[in-house]
Amino acid sequence: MATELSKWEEQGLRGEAVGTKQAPRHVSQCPVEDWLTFLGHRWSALILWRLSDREFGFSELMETLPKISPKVLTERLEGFVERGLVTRSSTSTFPRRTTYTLTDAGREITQMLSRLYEWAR
Amino acid sequence: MATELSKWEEQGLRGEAVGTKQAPRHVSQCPVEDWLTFLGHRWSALILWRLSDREFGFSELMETLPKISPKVLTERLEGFVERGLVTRSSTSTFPRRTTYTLTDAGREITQMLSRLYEWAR
DNA sequence: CCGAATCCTACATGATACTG
DNA sequence: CAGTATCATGTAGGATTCGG
Repeated sequence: MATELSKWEEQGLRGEAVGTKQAPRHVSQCPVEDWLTFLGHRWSALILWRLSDREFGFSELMETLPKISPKVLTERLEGFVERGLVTRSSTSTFPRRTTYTLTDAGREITQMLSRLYEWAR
Repeated sequence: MATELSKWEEQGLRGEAVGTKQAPRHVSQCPVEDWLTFLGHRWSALILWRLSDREFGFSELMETLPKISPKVLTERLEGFVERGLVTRSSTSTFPRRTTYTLTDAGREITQMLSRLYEWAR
């Protein structure tokens, strides 16, 4: 079992200081660590959980997550879309209505979260 | 599905500035987010993966994880022991020999990581 | 061999105010 | 409504050195 991830471990770092000076700038090259880190960010699990129930608008999510800031919610949603867990669709009417919906991949993730939940409690 | 985690979301924060001033000091009260954050820390997955194969000593782990620092390795191992994923046993001979072994709970976690790995690639 | 102690940088998160 | 911009702060991660 341990060998399957071996190929990732040698890399460890990446980033090699793009423009200016010595910036360690870490990006995990291990997909498992990468996903865990991503999902482990604050509010991620809770937002996905919300979306597993039905689609939501931005402000609607803000309301159901009392303490989140719009900046963080934006970051999370963009991350989800980028990784294919969520679809974003927006009307051009006014006031604008944007909805976020789980994709099939998103549902697979929430199912894994569900198993983790059962295990954890 | 969305209701199972509902009870956690109202809390959001905790910590209320133990001694000095206004420190937001966040500790997730959602067990799923808590575990994801924990497992998402750097090297966590890789260390557990290593231990799923056999037991390891401290320096031995250092060698198989080329870029890790002893501080971080210590932090991870202590976290694992604290959460019951790993058992630590140490001889009193010299030089001292300490070994880290996965518990059953640790194996359950690495199995979940394995599923995530299959899904992710 | 197994770590502990320091110091330092980057990143994650929040509060808040403002815009198309 | 659905975000963006800015500013501030805590926590994670890493380099290095030292001790039992």
